[in-house]
Amino acid sequence: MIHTAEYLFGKQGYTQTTIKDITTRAGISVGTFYFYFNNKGELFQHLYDEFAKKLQIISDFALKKSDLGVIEGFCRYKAAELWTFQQLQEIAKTMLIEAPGFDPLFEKKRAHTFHKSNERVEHIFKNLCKHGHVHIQDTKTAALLCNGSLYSVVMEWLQQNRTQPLTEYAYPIIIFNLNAFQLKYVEEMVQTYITETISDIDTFFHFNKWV
Amino acid sequence: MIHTAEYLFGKQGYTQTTIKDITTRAGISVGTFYFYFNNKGELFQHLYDEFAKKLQIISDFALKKSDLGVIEGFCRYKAAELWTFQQLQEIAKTMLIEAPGFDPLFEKKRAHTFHKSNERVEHIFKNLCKHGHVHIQDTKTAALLCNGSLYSVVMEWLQQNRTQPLTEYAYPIIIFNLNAFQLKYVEEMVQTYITETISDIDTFFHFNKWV
Amino acid sequence: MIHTAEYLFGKQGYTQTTIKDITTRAGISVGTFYFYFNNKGELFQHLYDEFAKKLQIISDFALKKSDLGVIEGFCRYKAAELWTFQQLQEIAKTMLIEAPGFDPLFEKKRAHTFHKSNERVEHIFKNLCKHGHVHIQDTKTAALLCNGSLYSVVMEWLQQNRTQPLTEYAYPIIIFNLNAFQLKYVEEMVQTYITETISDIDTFFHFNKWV
Amino acid sequence: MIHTAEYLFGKQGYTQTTIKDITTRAGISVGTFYFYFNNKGELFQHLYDEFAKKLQIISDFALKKSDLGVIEGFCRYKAAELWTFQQLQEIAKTMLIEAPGFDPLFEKKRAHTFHKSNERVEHIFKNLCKHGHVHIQDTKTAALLCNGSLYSVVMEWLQQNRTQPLTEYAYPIIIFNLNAFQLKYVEEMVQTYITETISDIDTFFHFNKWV
DNA sequence: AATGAATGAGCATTCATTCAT
DNA sequence: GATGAATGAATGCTCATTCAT
Repeated sequence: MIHTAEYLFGKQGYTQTTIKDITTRAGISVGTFYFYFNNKGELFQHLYDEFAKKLQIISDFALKKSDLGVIEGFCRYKAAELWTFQQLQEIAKTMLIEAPGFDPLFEKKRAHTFHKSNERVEHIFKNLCKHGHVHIQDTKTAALLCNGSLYSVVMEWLQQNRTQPLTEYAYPIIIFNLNAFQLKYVEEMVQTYITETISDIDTFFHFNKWV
Repeated sequence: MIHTAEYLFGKQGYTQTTIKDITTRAGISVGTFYFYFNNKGELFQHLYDEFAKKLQIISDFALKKSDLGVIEGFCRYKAAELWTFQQLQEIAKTMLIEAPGFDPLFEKKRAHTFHKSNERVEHIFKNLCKHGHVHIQDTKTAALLCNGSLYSVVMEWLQQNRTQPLTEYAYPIIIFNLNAFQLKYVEEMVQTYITETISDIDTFFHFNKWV
Repeated sequence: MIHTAEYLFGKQGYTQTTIKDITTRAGISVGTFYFYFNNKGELFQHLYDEFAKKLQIISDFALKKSDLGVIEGFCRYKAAELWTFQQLQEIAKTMLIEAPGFDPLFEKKRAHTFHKSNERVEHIFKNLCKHGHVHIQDTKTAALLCNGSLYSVVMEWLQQNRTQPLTEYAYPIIIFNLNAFQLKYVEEMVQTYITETISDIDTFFHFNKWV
Repeated sequence: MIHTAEYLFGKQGYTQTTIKDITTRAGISVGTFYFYFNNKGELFQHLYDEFAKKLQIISDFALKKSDLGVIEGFCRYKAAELWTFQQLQEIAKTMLIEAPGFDPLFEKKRAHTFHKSNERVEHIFKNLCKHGHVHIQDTKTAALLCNGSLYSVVMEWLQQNRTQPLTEYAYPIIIFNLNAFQLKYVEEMVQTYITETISDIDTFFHFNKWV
C-alpha cells in the first residue's frame, strides 16, 4: 500500500490522490488504511520520513570511506544524492516539488530536512575555509547556491522524460560547483570519484536494501 | 480583486483559498468573479501570465543598455530577476513553490516559462563560448545550474522572514556563477553593475509601473 | 426545511436523522442546508432557541393578566406550559428527552433553560413564603419537584399515543402541586382558571402565531 | 469489562463510547467482547436489565419489613430508590437521561421499566384509596406525578456536581408527595423512617452486594 | 476462548460552478 | 453587468461487526 501511495502521489500529486484511489489500487479497504494511519497527512509524513532517512543513509555510506580528500568527499556526497533521487524518483517528485505547498504543519518538517542538508554542505565549506582551500564569506548562502544548483537539475529531470540516468548529470554539476568555489581539481579524478561512488552504492544497496 | 487573489494565494496557498475568500475580501459577488474568469484555474493562469510578463519586462529593460559587456549583461540580468521577485513576492511564492503541484495544466505553463528563462541564459552562454570567453560543454545543463542556484536563494528568502532585501543576495549569487563558469571579473565592477541596475529599475518602475 | 427537521428529529431522533434525510424530504440540496447552517449542531441550537423562546412567549402572555391571584397565577403558568408542549410536541420530544445525551456543548444550553424555568417557579414560591401563604424550606428543590412532576406527565404523553390533549392533564397536575405546597384552593376555580387560560392563549395564538 | 462500560457510558454517553474504548480500557480484545455480546445494543440491554434488577432488589428489601404502615412504606420505598440511584450513579445517568433518545428498541425496555415502577406506585395509591386514607381520581397520573417529582431531583443531581448525598433529598421529596396526596404524617417519624431505611440497606448491601 | 486485522456502508462537510432575477 | 442562493458530486473519516487463526 505504501508503494501504491508513493506511485500515485508521484503521478497525480498529493491533493489529487484520494484515499480510495490508494486503497482500491492496493487492493485493501478504506478501513484498513485508517487502521495503519490516522489520516492522509500521517501517511505523507511517514513517506517523507522514509525519504529523508534513505537520503541520509546513502550519504552517510558514501562518506564512510577512509582517507577522504576534500574534492573526493564533495564528489561522493553529490553523486550519492543524485543516486538516491534517481532511486526514489516516484516519491521524490512529490517531496521536492509538490509538498511545500499543501500543509503548514508539514512545511515545518520539509524546511527542517532542507536546512539539515544545507547545514551539511555549509559544514563542508567551513572546513574548506579553515584549511585555506577556499575563501567564502557567506557560507550559508554558498550552501544554498550549491544545493540549489543540484536541485534544479533533479527537478528538471523529474519533470521531464527521464531518458538518461540522473547520475549522468553528476559530472557537470560537480564541475560547476568546484569552479564556483574556486577549488582546484583534476577532471579525470572527478569522473573516477563519481564512477566509484555509484559503483560502491550499487553494491552496498544490492546487499542491504535500505536496511 | 486580482490583487486580493494574489495576496490570498500567497498567504494561504492556491488550494486553501476559495473563490468566496477572494470575492468576500474584494467586496464583489461570486457571480461577478465568474463574469471575468471562467473558473478558478483561469484566474491562476492570468496571474501567472502577468507574473511572467513582468519578469520579462524588467529583464528586457535591464538589458536594453548600450555597449553592454558580457559580465555587465550577466550582472544586470540576475539583479533584475531578483528585483522582480522581491517586488512580486506575494504571488511569487505561489508561482515558484506551490504551483508545480496542483494541476498538470498549470504545470505546462510553468515549465514553459522556466524553459524560456533557461533558454535565455543558455543563449548568453552560447555567445560566451562563441567569443571564447568560456568553455562550456552542456550549455543546457549549465543554464539549469545557473538558474537553479538563484532560485534556491529566492525560495529560501520567500519561505523565511524576508528581513533583508532580496537584492542584497545579488552579489554572492553572481560571484558564485561567474566563478562557476570561470569568467574573469573585477569585484568592484560587479557591485557597481548591481547597484546601477537596481537604481535604473527603481527609476523606470517609478515612472512606468509595469505599463 | 426547519419544519422537516423538527418532524424528523422528533420521529427518529437527532443522531438517527441525517442531513440528507432532512434535505431530501424538504426538497432542497445538501449545499443549501449548509448555506443556512454551518453544521448539524447549529440547526439543533436554532431549533432549541426557538423552542425556548416560544415557551417564554406563551408563559409571559399567560401571566400578563391584571389582578392575578396566587392560585390563578400558578394555574395559568402551568396550563400555558402544557399548551406549549402540546403545540410543539414534535420537537419537544427531542428537546426534552433526547437532547441531554448527545452534546456537552448543547447540554449547557439545555441546563440553562431548565434552570431558568426552575428559577421562575422558585421565584413564585419565595413570594408565597413572604406573604405567608405557604412555608417552604428549600425553595430550589421545591421548584425542581414542581417542574419534575409536570415534565413526567409531558414526557409520558410524548412517548405514548397522545390520544387525549395534553392540556387535559392540567387539572390533576395543578391539584397535585397545590396540595403538595398546602395551598388552599377552590376546585371549581382551578378548573375555571385552566379553561380560561387555554381559551385566552388559543385566541392570542390565532391572531399572533408566535409573533 | 461491564464496569468499564458503565463507567464510559456514564462519562461519555452511549453513542460517544466505542467498542474499542471499552475493550482497550478493560484490557481485552474486540473479539472477546463479541464473544460475550452479539452487539453494542445487547451490552446496553444487559446493563439496563442489571440496573432495573438492582432497583427492584433494593425496593423489595426495603418493603420486606413487617407491620409496615402506609406512611412508613412510602418513605422506605422512596428512600430505597434514592439510595440505589446514588449507588448506581455512573450508569444511572445513561439509563435515565440518555437512553430514551437513541434506539426504539431500548426505548421499549425503558418504557417497560418505567411503567412497572409507575404501576407499583399506582398500586400503593389504590390501596390507600381502598382504605380511605386518601381520595385520588386518576391514580395513573398520580403515580406519574409522584415518580416524576423524584426523578427530576435525581436527574438534576446527576447532571450537577453531586456534592451532597442524593439521599439527603429524601425528606423534602417525601414531604412534598405526602402533602400532594393529603396524607397525614408526623415530621419526626418521616425522618426516622428515612434514616432507618438507609441504615437497613447499607447493612444489607454490605453483606449481600446485589447477590 | 481469545485475538485483532480487515471490512465497507454510511456520514458530515466542502466548494467550484450555475442561473434566475 | 451584477448578484448570491442553490446545487451536488466528491472527500476524508468513523466504527460496529466479522472471521481466519
